[in-house]
Amino acid sequence: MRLVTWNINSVRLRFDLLRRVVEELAPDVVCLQETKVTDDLFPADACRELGFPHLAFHGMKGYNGVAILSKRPLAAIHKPLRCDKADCRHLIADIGGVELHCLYIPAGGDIPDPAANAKFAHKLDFVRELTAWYGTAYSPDKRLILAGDFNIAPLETDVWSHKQLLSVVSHTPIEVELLGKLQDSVPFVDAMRHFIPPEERLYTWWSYRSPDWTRNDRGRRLDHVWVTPALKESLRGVQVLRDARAWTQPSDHVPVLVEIAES
DNA sequence: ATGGTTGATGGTCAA
Repeated sequence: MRLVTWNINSVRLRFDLLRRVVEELAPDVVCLQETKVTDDLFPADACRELGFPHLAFHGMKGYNGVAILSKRPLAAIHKPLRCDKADCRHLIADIGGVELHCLYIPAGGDIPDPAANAKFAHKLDFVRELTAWYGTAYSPDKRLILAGDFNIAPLETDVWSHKQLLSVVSHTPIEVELLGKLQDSVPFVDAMRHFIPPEERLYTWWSYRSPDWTRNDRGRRLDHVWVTPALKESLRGVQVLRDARAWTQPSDHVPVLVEIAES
């Protein structure tokens, strides 16, 4: 199974780029974040025409929104609420005996202080809630894939400058610590780092707030695919479609492909 | 310490 996760930053604006991602990566299933569209306006017919007859989407007006596009049937679709908010950030579907979770963790605003910044507090609470939930509801033998925009870059090589980003939301010690606890909760295997050694720099996002994203390569690895130990030996490869950041009117995130063998 | 850009929206807010 070829699985792609991508923060598309508006599925309606960038549908042609989604088509290009599908052409280049030939995914069987696509997890999207930041679809930014209500369910009644989701481009379902266009997704079917793209080769994905099985869809699950969970959106709202203006921001957030997650979706799963699949060539194979989806079952047991769930849209759990998180932190008692109406946000659309978590979507679950069973695909061929594997439980697939599409996840969009809050970005957390700009100030890395939960007392001064409610959005940062929400982000930390969101990760804590997930940690408690996964820890009680799942075990290592469960076949589970967790894919999405986690908005946290945990390793020093997941950011262009560990030192300079220690106080920047996405790479602060508290976020990294909490993401580590989330990963330990089942535990999860980091599929990208399963193939790419931690010494190697690896990014999936480059800010819009830079006149030239290629200058000094100031990226961060905010997007992740995790699997439970039950699927670890089935991992076959990973690809980051870095070229997508250079496309016309791109998302600030690029697609990540993970290939998982069928059992 | 600050500003930089983008998208949905029609004021700003979120990222």
